[in-house]
Amino acid sequence: MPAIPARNTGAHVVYAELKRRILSLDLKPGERIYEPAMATALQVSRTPLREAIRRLISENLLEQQPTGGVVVPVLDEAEISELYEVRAAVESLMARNACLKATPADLGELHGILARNAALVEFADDAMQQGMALHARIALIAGNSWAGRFHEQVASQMERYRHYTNSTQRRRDQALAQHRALVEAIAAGDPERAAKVAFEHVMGARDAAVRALSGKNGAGS
Amino acid sequence: MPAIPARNTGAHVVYAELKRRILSLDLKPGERIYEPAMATALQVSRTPLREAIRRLISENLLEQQPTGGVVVPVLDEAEISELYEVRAAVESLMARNACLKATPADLGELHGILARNAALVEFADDAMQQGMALHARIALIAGNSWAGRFHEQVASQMERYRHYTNSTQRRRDQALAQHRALVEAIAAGDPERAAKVAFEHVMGARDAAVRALSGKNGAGS
DNA sequence: ATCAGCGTACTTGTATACAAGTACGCAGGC
DNA sequence: GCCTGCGTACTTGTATACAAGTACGCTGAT
Repeated sequence: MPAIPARNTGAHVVYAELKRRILSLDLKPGERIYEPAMATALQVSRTPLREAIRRLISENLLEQQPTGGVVVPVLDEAEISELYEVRAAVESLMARNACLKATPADLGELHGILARNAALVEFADDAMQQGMALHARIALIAGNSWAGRFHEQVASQMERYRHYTNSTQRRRDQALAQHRALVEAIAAGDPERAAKVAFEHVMGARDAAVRALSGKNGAGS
Repeated sequence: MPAIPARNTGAHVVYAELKRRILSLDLKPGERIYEPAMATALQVSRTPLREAIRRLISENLLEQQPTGGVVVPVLDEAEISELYEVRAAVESLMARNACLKATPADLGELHGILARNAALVEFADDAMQQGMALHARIALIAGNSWAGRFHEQVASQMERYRHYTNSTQRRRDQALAQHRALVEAIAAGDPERAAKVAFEHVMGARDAAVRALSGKNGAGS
């Protein structure tokens, strides 16, 4: 019946571009978005731009002000803590589920990621990437699509803070050890232990991030 | 600088109305939404209608089909289980946090809800309402806005399934006892215990719901 | 009678034109 | 010099007109 324009609609492109700019802090927290100016800048009309904006508002990557107008949400030290807590809860659940569903092939995959993780432990960015890859894989194994959705949303949000939460070498070593313990628990098929390890691992990351942020006392330099 | 039309925009009204119809199953799962027809039915143009639709898609209350067109998502026994699991994880976190933040006034409030809950345990709908009230209150006390957001979203989703998951008297008695244990743990300031009780309480609700659904083997009568 | 090919109609996506309302600036008076 | 009141300009929200593309139905031929 219908007619679909190939899923490459302008609104999707604009959404992706705006999201990229928000997460990369190219659009600065607190900055307001004016529809006509942004529309001309992105070479589209206001209609698809508005569609993208509304979607980003739904995902809490933009904020509609009570006084009107949309702004990029400001960063807030309390919020990053909340995000880590929710992520801890969700990842804990996923670790628990992964215990029950992991196949031998899955376990092999996890060990492979772990090995790459270990090799890259001294490079902050790569270590972070591999760490996220491990969690993403566990999310896949857990097979709870709702948990996956929320996890992804939280990860997006945290992306904005990442620029200010550089990890220390000590923290990365600790994270690697916890990742090992997590995979071990999953391999052992011990859901309670996996859940507990995952929870405390992410809560540890929270503490490290909060410490890093409060050390700089905000954002700038 | 800006101009705001009082936050009573047509798009918001349409959003609320569509959401109501979806959650009440007035719009049936699987049903497709045609923009022109729905727009005339709701007395607005396609523009605000589309805005409402896109927002509902973001909240997973509508689904954009790969072939084009948007439909009301179909109900799926596996999904309700996933929703309960995520809710368990989130409520577990909130119970943990509530332990650390609850004031004496909060505890009094919780006990009050508990008393009303006990008085209504034989009426399925009211018991459900009071149960949700308890969890909502705990969410408030926990003070994690992200957890609150996700919890609300999950609760909305589950609303659609509620019509098919009537609780038994036995299950309601059990839930009441678990609610008591939960409040007790919060009052005692024992985060681990509160988290565990909350988690297992919701997981118990999951099992009951899945049993109720599979008993009917689907939906109808 | 059945199948193939084309035309039409209906869908969604986009652009633009229009409406309403607010905040800012400027001018005039005290 | 400062305050007040009005006018203008700019914002967002809405409607409508336009474009593109697909699926269905109809007609004709085999």
